[in-house]
Formats: sequence, C-alpha cells, structure tokens
Amino acid sequence: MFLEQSGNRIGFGEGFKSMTINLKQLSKLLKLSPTTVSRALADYPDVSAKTRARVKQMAIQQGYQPNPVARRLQKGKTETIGIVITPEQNYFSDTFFIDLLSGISNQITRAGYELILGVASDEEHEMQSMRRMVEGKRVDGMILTLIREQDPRVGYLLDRDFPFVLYGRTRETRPYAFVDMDGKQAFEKACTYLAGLGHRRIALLNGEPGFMFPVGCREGYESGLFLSGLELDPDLIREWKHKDPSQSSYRWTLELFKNDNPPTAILFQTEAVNGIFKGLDELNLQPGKDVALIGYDDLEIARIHRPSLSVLRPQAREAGQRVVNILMEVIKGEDPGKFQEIHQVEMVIRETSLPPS
Amino acid sequence: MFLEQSGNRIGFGEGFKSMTINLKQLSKLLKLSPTTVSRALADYPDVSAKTRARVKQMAIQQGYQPNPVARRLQKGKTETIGIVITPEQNYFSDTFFIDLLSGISNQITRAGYELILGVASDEEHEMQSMRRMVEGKRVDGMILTLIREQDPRVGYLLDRDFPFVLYGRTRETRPYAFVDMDGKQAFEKACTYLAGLGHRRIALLNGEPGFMFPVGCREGYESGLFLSGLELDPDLIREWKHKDPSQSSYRWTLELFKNDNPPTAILFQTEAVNGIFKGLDELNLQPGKDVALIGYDDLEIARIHRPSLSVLRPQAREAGQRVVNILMEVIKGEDPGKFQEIHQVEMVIRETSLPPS
DNA sequence: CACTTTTCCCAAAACGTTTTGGAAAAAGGA
DNA sequence: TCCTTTTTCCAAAACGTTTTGGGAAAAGTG
Repeated sequence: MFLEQSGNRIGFGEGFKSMTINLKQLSKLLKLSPTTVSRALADYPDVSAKTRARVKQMAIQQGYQPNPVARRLQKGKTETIGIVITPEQNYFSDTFFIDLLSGISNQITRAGYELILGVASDEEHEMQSMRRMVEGKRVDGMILTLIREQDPRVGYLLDRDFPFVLYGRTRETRPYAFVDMDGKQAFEKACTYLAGLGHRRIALLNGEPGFMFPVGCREGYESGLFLSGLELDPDLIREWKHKDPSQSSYRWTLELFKNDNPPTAILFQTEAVNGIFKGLDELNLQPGKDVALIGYDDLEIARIHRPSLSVLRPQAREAGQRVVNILMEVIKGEDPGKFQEIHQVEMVIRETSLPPS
Repeated sequence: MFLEQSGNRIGFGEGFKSMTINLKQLSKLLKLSPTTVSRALADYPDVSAKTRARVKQMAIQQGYQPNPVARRLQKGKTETIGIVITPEQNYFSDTFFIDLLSGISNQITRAGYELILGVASDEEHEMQSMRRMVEGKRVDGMILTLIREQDPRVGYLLDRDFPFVLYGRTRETRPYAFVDMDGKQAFEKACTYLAGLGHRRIALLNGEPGFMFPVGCREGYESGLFLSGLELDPDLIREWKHKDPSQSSYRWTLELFKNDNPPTAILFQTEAVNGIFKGLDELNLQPGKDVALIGYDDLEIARIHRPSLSVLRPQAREAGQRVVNILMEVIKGEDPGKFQEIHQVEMVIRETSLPPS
C-alpha cells in the first residue's frame, strides 16, 4: 500500500527539513486545481484576472517557489549552462576573467538559469569535464573560453549539434556563435599610436602559441607597423608561456635589450607585466621613460603602478553578458552562424606611452 | 488523446537532438523491466549476477546514462552544491582561491555532484544569491568563504538547518562545520622566527577589519611577540583594504618608516605585497636586506620576485577537498559540530627573512 | 428560447528515474 | 510429494511540475 501523497515529510536524520510549500498544497489552500494554479502563475490567458490575482497573492504569502528540478524534468531542459576553467593555463588572473564571469553569471541568473563550473587541470580534463556535462545531460549549453587555434571542443560540440558560444574564435569552417575581442584592431591601434609618437622600434611580447588570441594580436601588430611604414623585425617578437608568464617575459626582456638596436616600446598582454618590469629594472631602464609600454587588459597592477600603465581595455563584463544572451538564442534553436560578434577594445592612455627620449 | 510514450523525439527548431538512450528503451532492448535494469545498475542484491552483467554491458554499449534531473526529482536531492564569490572583495587573486576552488570542484565531481557558482558584487547580493539557491531548492548544501566576524549568512543557514561548511570561522555560539587555516599559529611561527633572528621591531599589515581571518593573524602576531619577550607597539599595526590592497599598503609603508624607531620586519598577507614593495622602493629600502618580509599565501609574485619572498603557505587545495567531504557528511545528516578542522600552515623560508642588518 | 461562442477551470498524462511491496519461479527440506 | 524458503523479477507509485484536451458554466446571438 502506498502512502497518500504527503507533500512535506519530516525527515529523520536529514539535516534540512523543507519548510517550503508545494504546488499541490498551494492549490488545496486556494481550492483550485494544480493546473489552474500553475497556469495562473505563468500568466496563461485562460485563467480569469480575479483568480490569477488571488493565486499570485497566496503564492507570495506562502513563499511558494516551483521546484526547479520538477520543472526541468517536465520541460526537458536543465536550465543550466556549463563552463570549464583551467587555472593552470592562467587567464584566471585578476580582473579580466572575473569580469567576464561576473557578466556571465548575472545574465544567467536573470534568465533563471544556473551556472555550473568545472575546474580542470589540463586540456584532457577540460574535455572530460565538458563531456560529463554534455553527455550526462547536465547542461543546455556550454560557454568556452581560452580558445585554441585547433580546438577539439568546438568540433565535438558541432558534431552533436550541442548549443555553445565561444568567448574567442578558432579555426573552424562550420558556422558557430562567438563573441570575441578585436585584438587585431586593438594592437593595430596601439602600434600606430606609438609609431605616431615617433617610436621606430616596437616590440611584441605575445601570448602562448597555439591559442587563438595571440594570432589576432600579431596581425594587428604587423598591420600597425605596415600602416606606419615600419619594418617587421622578427627579433622583436617573442611569446610568453602560460605556465610562468613572469619568468618567460622576464628572460625575454633581458634578451631584447642585448640587441644592438633595442626597441623603444613594447606591446604585450598585461599578465606578463611583472616580468617586463623586473627585466627593465635590472637593466636600469625606467618604464614609460626609457621604454614605452602598452598592455592588453586593464589589471589592477596597471592602475596602481607608478608610472601607471597605458592599456588596451576590453569590456569583459559586457562581453560576458552578450555571450549568455546569444547562448540563450542558440538554445532556442536559432542559427548559431548569425551570432558572431567582434567587440571593439578601447585604449587607455596613462603614463607609459610617451614619445621616445 | 496522448502520444504513446516515445522516448526520443525529433525536436523542431531545437538546436540539440538528444542521441541518448532512456532507461525504458534500454530495458526494452534487454527484455527486462525498468525496475530490474535500474536495480542491476545500482548493484542491488536481488538481481542475479548473470542479468546484472548483461545489463551493465548493454548499458555501456548503448552509452546509457541515467538522466540526472529525473534522478534528482525522485531522490529529493539536487546533487548540487552552491558557492558564491564576491570578486570586489578581492580574495580571488592568483592561486590561493583557485587552489581552493580546484580542490572543491574535484571532490564534488567525484561525488557525482555539481558545483553551481554565484557571482555577487557586494554583501547584499551575496546574501541574495545564496537565498536564491537555498529557498529555490537549487542546492543541497552551501560552501561559504571570506567569512566575517559577524556573518549573517551563518545565522541564516543555521536558522533553517540548511547544510553548509565554512572555509574559515565566525563568531557564533551554535555549532557549525568549518575548515580553517591556523592563521594564529602561522603568524605566531613567523613572528617568533623573525624574533629569533634578532628582529626587535616587527610590524603587522593585517587584512581588513570585520573579517575573521585577520583576527587570528593578529592573535598569532601578539602571541609571537609575547613569546619572544617583545613589546606590542600599536604604531606597527595597520590594516589594508580589500578595495585596493596595493594602494592602502603602499601608503601605510611610507607612514611606517616615518616612525623614529622604524621596524626591521613586516608580516602581511601576500595580496598586499605590491604596495609594500612600491613603498620600500620609494624609500630606497631593499626588501629582504633592509627589511625582512614574510607574507601569508604563496602567490606567484612571491616565487618570481627577486629576492623571492618568504611565505606562510596554506594548503588550499587540500582544504577545499576537506570542505566538500565534510559537507557531504553534513548533508547525510551528521552533526555539523563534529566537523571543525583547523589546518596547519607551513612556513617557506626564501630570501626575504634574514636577520636585521 | 435554442443555439453558438467564449470564458474559466480541471483531470489525466507526461517528463525519467528510484522505491515499494509483492509474486512467480526455483531451490531446499520433510 | 507437499510445504517452506530463497532467488529473481516486476507493476505501480512517487517525486513536483507543465501540457494536453476537453468540459461545464456563462455570455452572446438569432
């Protein structure tokens, strides 16, 4: 024999006694059917204004909130978005990623969705974590960051028609949705700005090869040189490593100035700034005075350092919000190819972008 | 008339066509009841070894994974843990928090649970985000970080008997579960170490008042002074602000050495190190040489700086794992008061902890 | 008044599991 | 052989929603 449907039970040994009310209980209180109560709350037109008001008032009074798990089962949606971060690959530093995450989270909450987070130590676990979310039917869509030139995640998701949006881009011919920062335009702008000040030897300390973002940075850098009528010197270009941004950039900075024709300006991602500062310090070169610097990303260090660092400032928070809005459309069934956004990056001139001395 | 239960449908306009198999479909394939299949997979003893093997093999072959949403509804658990982060309050910097999160995430995944993330801009939104998770029945338990001396979240959760574990401690008489780092012991150790080297004027740049962690740091500092027979000088103690760790610590460093009897050593949280370095630099004092430094938290900057920074190193990853394991017990109904762990912090001596010159 | 349309509500099905409470079949015991 | 116990399976209920497909009452129409 089965127990009568009982709504709340007092659990034994359970830590948490649910104090919350049921749809069924609420409908009993209102002397209405669960159907009507549900439809009243969802603003269906086939329930009278009078009862709708009555239902809503009672729902508020009783603190009723529909059980999300039950709704998800019925609706066949998890109302959940997944994201996997890889702290080892850095990128988690300081405000940039947090701003992005903040924008993502706000927008997801607004949509009544959840954000579930995976933390992976490397590429393999990153994929594994994503597969668990996708194949385990734990999410309706994925957000991908830190995109590589050849990114297996994108192929994987495209193959199964699973909704996703990239923060960034990859080399993939099939259409997919992305929000990207215009790194090319940003670095071009910074480069021509420096050239306009009279700099003739501009170096680039770029991000790790294999990732997509540095590709755009380099394009912008080269284009900026070209537009300013400057020669490209391969000796002035080098990459730092995610594993130790500071160490690799430090070593490169030292090498750079062994050059008999050293640069008077450096473009780089702000994450690598500590190594550059350290290298310059060791060489008795003053940032901003002896060497102009423009970093990409407006991290805290850029603002508090004296002299304060001129930067390219992506609007990560806004981008995060766009990513979510687009993902919602893709989940609804919209064509992902329609959503390909490239956001402008503003340049903030502070104290490290003076003309050459 | 209702459609025959159809398992998979081909969605129209839906981005994602589920390719995955059902319990019902799987049982049909096996010519068994869903009951038996479910119980076979869950290793119930009332299904024969033969069929259990057959079921498991078929399940693997068909790539069957039980729908988590359906299971959650039936089990009355969300299999989900919530955490809310407040980036504005900093603490998100560099490796420390990431290590913690990494430990948390790994352990949660191992338990088959999900981690849902809330991002809040301030105290009010932090509470709001947590209430949404708790009252919206979206999580089985909460993890709290960045704990304040008087923390309304703790009272809120205790009042409703909702499972939670603190990373840190608060002032609360009712028993609750926590994992905390022994900041007191750490700072005591660092302080006596410096005193043992001959330092007589040791300063403390502590974390923001209102939070619990700095309380222990100060206790340890005072105790360390006492054990070393040193006087406490209030002029040598000051707090930095979460809003701008570098700025506030920079200013204090300058003030500190206006003292006619300036310190020869400083204890602090590594987050504030940039400001201290900058201040010392301006005063033409060399870190490690003119002033000994020991920071709490082994951030990247501590390792790469020359001279490298001596630090107190909490094992954040292990702590994160413990937090989750404990939370699982509490969710099962164990008495939270049984789980109160204080983890030791090791001291890593590098180059900034020399005797006074 | 008789018929049609509109308004308002609801019983039952469905989402995909796990759990309950047997029951049939097989094995064991006399 | 007949009764008891054990083994192995399963139908139905339950979790808490939303959606489906009416249907009764009220309102409009001739």
